[in-house]
Amino acid sequence: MIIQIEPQSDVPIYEQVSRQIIEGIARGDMKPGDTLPSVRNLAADLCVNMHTVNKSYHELEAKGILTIRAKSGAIIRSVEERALTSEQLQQIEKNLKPLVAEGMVLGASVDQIELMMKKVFADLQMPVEGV
Amino acid sequence: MIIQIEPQSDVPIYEQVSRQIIEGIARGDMKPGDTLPSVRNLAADLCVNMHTVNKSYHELEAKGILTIRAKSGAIIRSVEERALTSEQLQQIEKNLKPLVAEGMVLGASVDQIELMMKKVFADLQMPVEGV
DNA sequence: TGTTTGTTATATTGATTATATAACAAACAT
DNA sequence: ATGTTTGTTATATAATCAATATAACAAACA
Repeated sequence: MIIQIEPQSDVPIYEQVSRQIIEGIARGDMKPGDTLPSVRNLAADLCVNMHTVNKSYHELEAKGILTIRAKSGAIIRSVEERALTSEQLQQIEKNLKPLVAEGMVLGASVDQIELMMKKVFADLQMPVEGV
Repeated sequence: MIIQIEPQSDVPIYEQVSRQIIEGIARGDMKPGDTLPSVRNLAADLCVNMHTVNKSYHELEAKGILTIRAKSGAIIRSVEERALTSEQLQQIEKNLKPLVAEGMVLGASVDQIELMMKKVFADLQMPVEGV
């Protein structure tokens, strides 16, 4: 798993870490049961503070993606353990909406946006038809 | 146009205003050529500071959605005036990716995510087939 | 038994967000 | 022509967030 931090990004570092871990899991780079590097090791790798990585891990735990065992490590939960609640779906939908709306207002067509979605799926190596 | 502010949201107020204006335009509540309320009026309506609304307007101008005429007002640009650049599309795609990835990791299927997209389209009253 | 681990605590720095006032000059309405 | 409204600019303040820096603790691990 390679994580690239953009220091000048408007996205906080801890959020960049969270997202790239999620994408790594979605892509299959990391599988359920795998142990994440210790917060100290990953922090050293990324040249960031320990607490920054720790914040990411806890964010992922709050989302139900990880299980943190105190003084041991962080383990990726299986899909079965992750309960996809309607609240989570609604949250994602809520975050999706302004992006789609912006695209539409800027002049993108429905087709363009759906094509964009398919590109994202392809990038995450999800099995989609018609890519 | 009704704008609802959630003071406890983790989304900044100026960002909430920007998003809801964009959604209003996408939905057709506001049309190109329409003038937005003055920053002072809208701020009074929302019970927020003038500068907060001003920040929203300038964000929308930076995105190419508005034209601010100094000491006169803010006008919604037409789709023809708004140049949809590939950079803008890439930016949206970049923001879309972590949301989709999170959905996938949490156990959502491709179908569920595409259904979610269609719900968003429907909410924005975009003409989509199969909704 | 020593090392590694996550946890907790404290402190500091910088940036962001939001508000509060105030003044200015151009635009607007009557 | 006059008074009001407009966006702009400036300054100041408070609160929150993001990130770093140390340090110490106790459980887990080899």
